[in-house]
Amino acid sequence: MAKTNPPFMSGVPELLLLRLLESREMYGYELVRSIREVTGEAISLGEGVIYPVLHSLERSGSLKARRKPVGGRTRVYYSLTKQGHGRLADLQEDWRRIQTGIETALESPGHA
Amino acid sequence: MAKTNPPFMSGVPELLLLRLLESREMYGYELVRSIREVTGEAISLGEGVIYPVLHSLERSGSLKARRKPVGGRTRVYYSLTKQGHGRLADLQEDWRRIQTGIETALESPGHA
DNA sequence: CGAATATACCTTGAACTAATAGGTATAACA
DNA sequence: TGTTATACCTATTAGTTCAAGGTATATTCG
Repeated sequence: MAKTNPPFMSGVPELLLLRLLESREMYGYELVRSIREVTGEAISLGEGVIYPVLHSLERSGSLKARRKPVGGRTRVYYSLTKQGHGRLADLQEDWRRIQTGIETALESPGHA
Repeated sequence: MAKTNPPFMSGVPELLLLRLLESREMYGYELVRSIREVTGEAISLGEGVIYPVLHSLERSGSLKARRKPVGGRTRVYYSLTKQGHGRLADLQEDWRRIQTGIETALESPGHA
């Protein structure tokens, strides 16, 4: 019954997407490649991760979508809503917190 | 059939345990509290997470266990094997890599 | 022209990790 | 004596991510 908390280190895909969309609007396929690039190949998230997260962020009101025909295809451009900016700030703080926690643990005394 | 890769940000509980056990041998119940402390309360992993990971690390040869009766109870002390030191180094490098990747993404141009 | 590759969207099902909740037993404390 | 703290453990559930596919148009190349 008691609903479980999300895993303590989730929300990174969400964070990365929101961060990228903060600078400019982008479409899904573009974001997939962009995440690889901007993380220096350290993180590679497939379309199967990106699209569902985008949809969920749109449903929850953090993103708004704009369909734009290009050539014969249709791109769906996403951009941050006001709520999305808030969500980004929250996630960024969460990340900072756990990142610092781990860093502290790794650097703590005892490195023989 | 193709076995899936582990999620890109897993292995942090493992990393923290190995790091703590690098300095001195500790027992499970102690590790649970220790992780909270050493991460400045940022990360809190319950016994249901810690014990299974300890067992799996022992089975895979990264940890060795030593049962030690204290008072009327029995504590199981864990310490790193040679292989465990290698595993720790690997995980530490993995972490550094993704941590840097995310940092790069967050700091990348466009912070209005 | 035809075939292969790249773009661009999407969903489903399996796999994996972590969270919650329980379950046993002794010691200490009130 | 009963409640809290120590100390171990496991099973179930939940949540996230991964792999793999499925549709369709555009481009490139032989």
